[in-house]
Amino acid sequence: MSDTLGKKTLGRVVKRTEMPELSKPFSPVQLAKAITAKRTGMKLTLMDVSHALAISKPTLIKIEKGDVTVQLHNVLKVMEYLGLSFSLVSDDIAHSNDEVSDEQWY
Amino acid sequence: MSDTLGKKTLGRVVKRTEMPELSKPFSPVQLAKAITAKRTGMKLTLMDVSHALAISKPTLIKIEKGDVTVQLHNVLKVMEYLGLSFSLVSDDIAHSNDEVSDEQWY
DNA sequence: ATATTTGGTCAACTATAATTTACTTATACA
DNA sequence: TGTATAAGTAAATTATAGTTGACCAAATAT
Repeated sequence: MSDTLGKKTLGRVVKRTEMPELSKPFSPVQLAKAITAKRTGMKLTLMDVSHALAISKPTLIKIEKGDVTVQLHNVLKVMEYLGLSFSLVSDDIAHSNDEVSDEQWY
Repeated sequence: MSDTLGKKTLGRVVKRTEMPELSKPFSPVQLAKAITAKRTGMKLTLMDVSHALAISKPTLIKIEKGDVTVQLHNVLKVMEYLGLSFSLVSDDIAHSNDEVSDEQWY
């Protein structure tokens, strides 16, 4: 596992998970791991985020599992709250219609 | 407008919209504009994409309008098809809880 | 000028994501 | 050990995104 023990700071302890390599090609799982890493790094629980953003715990868990059947709205709210954002990358190279990414997230 | 006249290539013409500045901070509208720019640049109609990805036209229009009440799943399918992708950006700077982005997309 | 195509909207219906509540499992600490 | 907190799961209900089909208005063709 890439989890380490949490450090106490304000009387609360949360399991720490490492930030994934942001340079690697995007995948929903990478996003999920980054969100969890950010949240735990900020010593926030799922309930903290749930209360702050009015998003239910099951939905937050879906997001942190890399489940893509969630509203873009909810993902963006969580990301903004945690100080995470996207940048757009355009593959300028020619698009062959039948080419499929090797990451089978769909 | 940032629209230019389309160029004929294979008997079909579509309205061209310019690719937005990818370096600017992410926003749903920027994403929407990039998707439209990519699609029209590839001389694809909404129906082309709709048939290829089995996503309805109204949903594609929502996406290209920057409406965030859409499934992440659908947005990612469209992006992958058009050769667009995300990269993750982590604001390492301290997170002040009550700070709100000036882009009011939510 | 007329026809065709494309983008965009709307209403009714269907599919499914999200919530609530409760329960379980796991981790940390007294 | 037991207790408290947190993560994760599950079922039932509610909310809402998505589809279908029709329609309209601009563009773009012939």
